[in-house]
Amino acid sequence: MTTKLHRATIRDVAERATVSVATVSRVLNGSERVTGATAESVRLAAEQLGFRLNSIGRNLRSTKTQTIGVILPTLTHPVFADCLQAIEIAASAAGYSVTIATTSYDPANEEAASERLLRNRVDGLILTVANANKSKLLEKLDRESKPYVLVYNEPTGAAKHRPSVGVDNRLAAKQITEHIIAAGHRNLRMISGPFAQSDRARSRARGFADAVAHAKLELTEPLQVDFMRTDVRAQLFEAMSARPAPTAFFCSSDQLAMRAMHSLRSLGFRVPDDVSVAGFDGISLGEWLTPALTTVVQPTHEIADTAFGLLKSLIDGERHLGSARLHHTLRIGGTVAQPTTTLIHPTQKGTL
Amino acid sequence: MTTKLHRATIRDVAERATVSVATVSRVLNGSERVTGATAESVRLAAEQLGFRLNSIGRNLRSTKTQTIGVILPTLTHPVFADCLQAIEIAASAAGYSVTIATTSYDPANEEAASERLLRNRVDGLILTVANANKSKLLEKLDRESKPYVLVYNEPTGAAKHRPSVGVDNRLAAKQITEHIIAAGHRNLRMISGPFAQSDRARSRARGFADAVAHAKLELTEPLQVDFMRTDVRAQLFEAMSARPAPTAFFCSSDQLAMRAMHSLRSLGFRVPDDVSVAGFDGISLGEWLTPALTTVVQPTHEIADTAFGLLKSLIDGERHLGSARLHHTLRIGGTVAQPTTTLIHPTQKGTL
DNA sequence: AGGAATAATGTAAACGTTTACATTATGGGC
DNA sequence: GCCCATAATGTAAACGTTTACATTATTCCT
Repeated sequence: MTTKLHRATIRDVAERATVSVATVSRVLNGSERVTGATAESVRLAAEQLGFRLNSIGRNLRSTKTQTIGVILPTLTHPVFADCLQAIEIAASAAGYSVTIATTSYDPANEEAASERLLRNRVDGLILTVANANKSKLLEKLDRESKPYVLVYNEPTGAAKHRPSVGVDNRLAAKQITEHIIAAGHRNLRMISGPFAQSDRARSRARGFADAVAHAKLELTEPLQVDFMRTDVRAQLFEAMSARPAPTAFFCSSDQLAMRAMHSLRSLGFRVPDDVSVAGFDGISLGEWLTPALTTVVQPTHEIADTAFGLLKSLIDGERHLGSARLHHTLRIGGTVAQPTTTLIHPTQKGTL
Repeated sequence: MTTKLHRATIRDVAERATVSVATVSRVLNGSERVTGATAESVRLAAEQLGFRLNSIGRNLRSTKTQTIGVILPTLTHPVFADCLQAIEIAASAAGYSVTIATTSYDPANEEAASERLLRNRVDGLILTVANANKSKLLEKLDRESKPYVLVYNEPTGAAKHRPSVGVDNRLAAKQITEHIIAAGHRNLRMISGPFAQSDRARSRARGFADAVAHAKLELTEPLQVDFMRTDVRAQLFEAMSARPAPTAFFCSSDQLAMRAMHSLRSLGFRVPDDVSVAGFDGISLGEWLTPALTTVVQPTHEIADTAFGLLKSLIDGERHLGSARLHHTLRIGGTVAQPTTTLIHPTQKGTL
């Protein structure tokens, strides 16, 4: 319990227990059998010296770090925060540490972030990139055959081999759009994050288009809004000025849906009375809204667990195990309602 | 660009550039001056070999890891997720990596999480513990004089010396409670996370009591709800059955406020018509609600930046620089309104 | 009791850097 | 052209582990 200037090393422990460093290592790792008495005296010595194994020494020698890197666009979006949390829990249960990096949706940051992680010699990576089909970062990982698993991304075409875990975005988007159409809407508009920053958004737009086409309705170009910067309100004002005006919006994320509802309401439209809104993600906050948000629920927890499990297998040297499409569900809240047959355009309360 | 079985080391680079390893190290770290031509040839060799510095070797030698550990109760709560994100941005700008751990509000996990981080030899820690005054973990960090900075925690008494960054919880709670009282409420109730798991909750309860006492109103015991487990609805039903029934709730977090509003509404109470609700934190989602949540806004970003700056100073060996109380603001939304003079108790639509 | 098989422990060489210290090259003043 | 100061580079020893291999102790047969 004496305060030492420099921490005790394995050598100090060995000396105190009058034993070799190898034995100490063996005891502390439970790797090979050691006589009970010896083990006990080692443990005692370690305890007395306040010894704590230095992972750096171990990592250097074993060229494994028991650490994974996680790269996500942001933690401001609950979907990613929750996912990260679940990954952390799974990882620490398996004895892994988690080092994080966020990119703010900027591919340039993906590069810098990954370099930092790779210098730290993480054993593998779990990440969401802007575009899983065309990514400098993923090419690098492939080239160096560094284990990784994508989450939420849905690589296609030539990139289909890239291991990924997520839902079938296109199908899910199609289904929730069908739900909106089934409620009676004929003029739908999608609100999406920037396609350049999110391949998910693109897949969801495709699903939206599928449903619209199948119902033989007119397809309007998705409204792309920048997550972080722009004022959604102005864009929505414009969208609502179109004739015929949309009676329902499908948003590419719950966060976007919440912002859209906020803006619509501040423009004088009631949700869902005047205009319906649906989201995508299934963040728990959405349930606590009144009315609750109608949305697609992604199994965040399962995605995280599956991704970590997959990554662990890859780290352990198993050959490519494929990707996983997990089941989504629709959560029918109260934000999608029948459209009013004759929509009286409300007074524009808000000024722009 | 040739795929190497094992990554190139600094020695390979030295050999290829016909130069010593020391020179390579110097070039790659820009630490000492090296002739331009030599530097160029080293860089070229490194490039050709696809060399990437191995932090582990460096860490071992320098006994610094350029990594900080962050321990938080959860990432499910946007306040912590946002804070972590801001910490990560500040850290990476300063060349630091961030390794995370979550505790699910359980002090037992604090112990395990910190051990993992300390084995990894993080240079310092930013953390939120259950109780900053009485914490095994903090005692350990003090004893080992490992740099750390608390966020959100507000150590008092004998623990006052512990570096921390946050707002004045007691004052902030008092002020927002005063706001509720000023709206005309006479029967207030606090809804709090478990005191045992959050010293913030305790401080906020004290501030609530301050305001209530100052207005000469009757103080009721705070309603403690377990963040993760319990069904808030049943507890709220009971709370609303008291006579006189509370007309306003002050919640110790925004998340709790949202859940409370949801439960109250499902029990048939309108917010804010029948009952007012205020929160604490200032998560951005709160602004997007309709009506917007009335709450205390903590400057999350600033808290994170200040904490990291403080930690960096401590790591760099500066002597104790004290703690920081940052400014909070009230965000007046629409969830707190005048109480109805004669409250007609609504039919209990919900069944328990 | 003697020896073979096996279990327990020890020895020492990595792992990939950084950095004191030693050495060699360069340039300037006379 | 020589010497000295100074700049550039090299040498080799750490940093704290793990682990292949070598050695010693123990056990079990016969």
